[in-house]
Amino acid sequence: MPELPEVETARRGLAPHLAGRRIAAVRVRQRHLRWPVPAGLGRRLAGTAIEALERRAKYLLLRTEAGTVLLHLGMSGSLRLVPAALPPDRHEHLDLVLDDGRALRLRDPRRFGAVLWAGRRPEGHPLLAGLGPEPLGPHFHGEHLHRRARGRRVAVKPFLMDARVVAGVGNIYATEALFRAGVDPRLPAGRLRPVRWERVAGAVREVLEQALAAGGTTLRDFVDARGRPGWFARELAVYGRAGEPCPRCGTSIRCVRLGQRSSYWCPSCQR
DNA sequence: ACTGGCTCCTGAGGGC
DNA sequence: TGCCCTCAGGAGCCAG
Repeated sequence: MPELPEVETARRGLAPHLAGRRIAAVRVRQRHLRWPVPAGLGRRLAGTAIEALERRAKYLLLRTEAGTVLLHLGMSGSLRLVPAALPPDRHEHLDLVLDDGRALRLRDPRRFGAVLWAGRRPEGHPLLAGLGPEPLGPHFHGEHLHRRARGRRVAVKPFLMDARVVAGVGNIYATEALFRAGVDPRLPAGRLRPVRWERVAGAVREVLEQALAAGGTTLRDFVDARGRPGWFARELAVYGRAGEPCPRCGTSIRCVRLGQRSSYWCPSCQR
């Protein structure tokens, strides 16, 4: 699924092709995504120039001279540039037709993604306004996590996945980061000492950067035979590996549900 | 203010 | 081989 590194890789790949182009038309074939695609989108965007493609958390921000479109890929979304005349398949729900004969095409079988209008001040949009710092930015560090965790009884892993605490850390990366940091995902967040939060912050940054460095590969062959992106299949230490030996110590990896999400951990490396 | 549970949807995978 | 059932998963939302 598109996690932050995949979204960022998509952004980097698409941005140079979009900047300076005009949107000729918007074709919506399936309006029913996570939220309905706004009815007036085509009217707002037709004829407007694209200024930039940015990212906040796992949201893509398509900035145009008329305002900003918010895109989220959900679980199964992907974006690609295609010849505008290419017939779409049944999961390709929306095209932004460009003035060069191509279209930015959104495919999203599970439809957990979103295409929304965020106007001229997207940072004030309800979906963006409350987000915590970017995990790869300067405001994300152990002290931030420690401060936000004070008094919280929620387990460390769902805490890390809370977008208000830090933006865009999904299940897979939270799981892997806690393995690298040697922290038991079930621990109440409020119980970790600052030095451990520093380790967690470092591990989140490290795992995201590593995935980002491999991002090109991930995007090119996006899903392997087991339905997992290529990078994950090779690099994941514990995620999805219940019963397999820990790569560090050989102990059997365990799985538990935390906040309705599967968490995998090594009971001897993570305490 | 927190916490946990629910929800949307499809395709993968297991059982028979 | 094929059908049916279950379930994962991002993250907003809501009830308690």
